[in-house]
Amino acid sequence: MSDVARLAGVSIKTVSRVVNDEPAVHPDTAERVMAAIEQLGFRRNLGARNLRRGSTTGTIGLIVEDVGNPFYSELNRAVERIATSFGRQVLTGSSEENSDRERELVLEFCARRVDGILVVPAGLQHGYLVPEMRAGTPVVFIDRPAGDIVADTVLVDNLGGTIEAVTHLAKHGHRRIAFLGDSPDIFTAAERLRGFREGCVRNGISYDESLVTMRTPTPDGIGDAVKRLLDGPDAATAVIAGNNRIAVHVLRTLAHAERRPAMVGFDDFELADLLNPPVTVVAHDVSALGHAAAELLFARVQGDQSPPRKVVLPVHLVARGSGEVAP
Amino acid sequence: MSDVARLAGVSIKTVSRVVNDEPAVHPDTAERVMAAIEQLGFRRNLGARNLRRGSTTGTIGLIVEDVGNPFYSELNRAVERIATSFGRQVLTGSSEENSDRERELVLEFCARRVDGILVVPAGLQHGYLVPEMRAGTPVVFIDRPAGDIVADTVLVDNLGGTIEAVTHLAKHGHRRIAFLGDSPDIFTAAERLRGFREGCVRNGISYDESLVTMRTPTPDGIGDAVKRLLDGPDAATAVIAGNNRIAVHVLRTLAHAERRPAMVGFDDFELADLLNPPVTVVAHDVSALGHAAAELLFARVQGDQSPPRKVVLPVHLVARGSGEVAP
DNA sequence: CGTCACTATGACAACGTTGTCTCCCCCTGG
DNA sequence: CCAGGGGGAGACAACGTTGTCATAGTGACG
Repeated sequence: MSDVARLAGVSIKTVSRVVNDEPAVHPDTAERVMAAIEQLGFRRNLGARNLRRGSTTGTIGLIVEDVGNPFYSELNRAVERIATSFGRQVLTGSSEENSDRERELVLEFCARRVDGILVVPAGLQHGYLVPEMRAGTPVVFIDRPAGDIVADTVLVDNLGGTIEAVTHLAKHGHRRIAFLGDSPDIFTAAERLRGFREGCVRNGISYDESLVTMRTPTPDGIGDAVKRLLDGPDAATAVIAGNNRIAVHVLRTLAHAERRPAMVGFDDFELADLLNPPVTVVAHDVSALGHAAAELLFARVQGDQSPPRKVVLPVHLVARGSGEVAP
Repeated sequence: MSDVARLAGVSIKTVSRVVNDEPAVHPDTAERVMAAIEQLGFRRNLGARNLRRGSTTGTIGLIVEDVGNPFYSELNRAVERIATSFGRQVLTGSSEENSDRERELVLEFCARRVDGILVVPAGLQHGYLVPEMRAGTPVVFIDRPAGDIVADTVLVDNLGGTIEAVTHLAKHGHRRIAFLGDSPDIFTAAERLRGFREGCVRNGISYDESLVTMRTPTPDGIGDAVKRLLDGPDAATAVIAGNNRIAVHVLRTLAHAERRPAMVGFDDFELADLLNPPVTVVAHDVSALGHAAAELLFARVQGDQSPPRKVVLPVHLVARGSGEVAP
C-alpha cells in the first residue's frame, strides 16, 4: 500500500480511502491512485484489514465426515449458497468420523477467527467448544446433536422415517425385516435403530435382534451380513438399509444373489429410480438441511441471542418398487 | 494475549513464547501461563500471526463448477487430503460455470493471501491472473487449460478416451453413433467432440453432424435430443454421453424408451455397474486428478520455479454391457 | 572478586490496514 | 475584511502477534 502511495504521490491513508470507496477524495487523486494500484497489481490484504477493524473475517467453517460423499457435498453446496448470499467464504474440512480430527479442525477454524462453524459432529464430547462459543463463535450442529452441551441443532426425523419404512414393508406383508445400520456410536444410526424397534412394535412384529447389524459399513462387511440375513428358514424377506452407503453396498450384494428381498433405504441417492427394481427410500431434503443450518448460523452471527434451537426436518417415503414386493 | 500476560504476571512476549513452544521459558512460568490461557480460553489469532511473520497463511483455494457435483466433490476430497498432509486448510467455491464468479472468487482468495489456487476454469480469459501469479500466488488449472495464459495444468486424455469409445462401439458393429456433449465453450466438451470426429475417421465412419448435440445439459434438453436421435430410418444405434451429468439424463430418458441403443459414457459414476444393462464408460481417476494438481501446487508453493507443466492423465474404457450390444 | 557465559524475561518495533484527529485551503456570507 | 464551514488530505495510533535486542540474575571459573 505504501508503494502505491509513493507512486501516486499521496499518503497511504488516501490509498486506503480510494480502496474503500470513501468519499472526500478528489477525483483526480483517486484516478492517480487507481492507476498506481493497477500498475503495481496491488490487492489489499484482508487479513490486515480484519485485524485492524476487529470485524468479522467473512469466513465460516464447515466440518463434515467426508466432503467427497455425495450426501455431504450436497450439504456443502447448500451451505455455500447461503454463505455467498451473506458475502462469506467457506472453509471445509473432513473429520473422517474421527472426533480428534474434528476437534483439530474446529480449533484451527477458531484460530482463524471464522465467523461461525457448522459441524456434523463425529464424537460425543463437545465440551471443548464451550470456551469458543462463549468467546462468541456461534456453532450449529447438523444432522446429529452435540454430545454433551446444549447448542443449535438441525436434524432430520430419523425416528419417524424408520418407523415409516417398517410400516411400509409391513403393509406389504413382511414380518421378518432386517435392519442394517451404521455404528451405533453415530446418533443417526442409533436413532434409526430406535425407529426400527418402535416400527416393529407398532406393527405387531416381534423385534428379532438376529436380524439387526450395526457397524461401520464396508463392502465385505455388508455383503456378509446380507448373505447371512437372507439365509436359512428364518431368512429375512425385507431389508432396511440405514444410510446411503449401506444401501449401495446392499444393492451390490443383492445384484449377485438368487433371492431378492424387499428393500427400503434411508437417504435418497442419485439413480435410485433407474435401478431394477427402482429403490424405495426414506428421502429428506439435504439442501434444506444445509440451508436451515446456515440460516440459523447467520442469525447468530448477526446477534440473535435467543435460546438454542432444535430444528427437525421432515422425511418422506418415496415408493419406487423395491419396497413394494411381497415376501 | 495481554489479558493472559496480566493474569499470569508476565509480559506478552513470554506468553507468545509459551504459545509457540519456544525454549528458554522457565517451567514454572510456562505452567502459570498455560493455566491463564486455559482459564481465559485464549486462542491465538492466526491472522495477526501471519501478518506479523509475513509467512504463508496456511490456506489454499479451490474453485470448481459446483462442489455438490460428485465429480467435483471427489476432486475436492483428493485435494483436501494433500492439503492436510501439507498442513493447509482449503477454501472452496463454486463458479457455477460463470467466469465472472470465478474471477470474483480468485480475487477474493488472493485478497485473503491463500498460498495457492486450484481452479477448474470456467471461462477462456485468465489474463486477470497474471498480476496475481507474478505477485507469487501459484495457480494450477484442473481438468481444463487456462484460456490465454501459460500455466500449470492437469488434464485427462479427453481426445484418446473418446476415440476409444467410438472404436469400441464400431467394433461391436455400430456405424451410426450419436454424440451428446456439453456446451462447446467448455474445453473438455470441445476436446471430446474432436475425439469423436477423429474416432469416426479412424473407424471409417462418415461424420454426421445431425447426430451431434452440444449444449448445456438439462433433463428436458437431453431427453428431446435423445428422442430425436433415435427416431426415423437413419436413427443412431449407439450413443456417447459426453460427461456424467449427460449420461444420467440419457439413461433416465432411455428408461422409458422402446429402443435401447448401445451407450458409452465419459466419466465413471457410482452405481453404473448396477444399472440394467450396466453402463460402459470411459473412466478416469478423479482422485488422481486432484492429487496431481495439489502436489504440483505445493511444489510451487515450496519454491519450484521450473517452467509450467502440463500433465495429462490416462483414461480407460470399462466395458460393462451397455456398450457391447449389437445395433 | 571480577569476568564470562548462559538463562529467563521484557521493551519495542513492525507486519498492512483503518479510525480518529488535525491541518490547510478555498469559498461563502455578513 | 473576517469568521465560519466544508472539502481534501496527512500524521499517528492501534489491531494481535512475533523478531530483535537489551537487561537482570545466576553460577562457574580463573
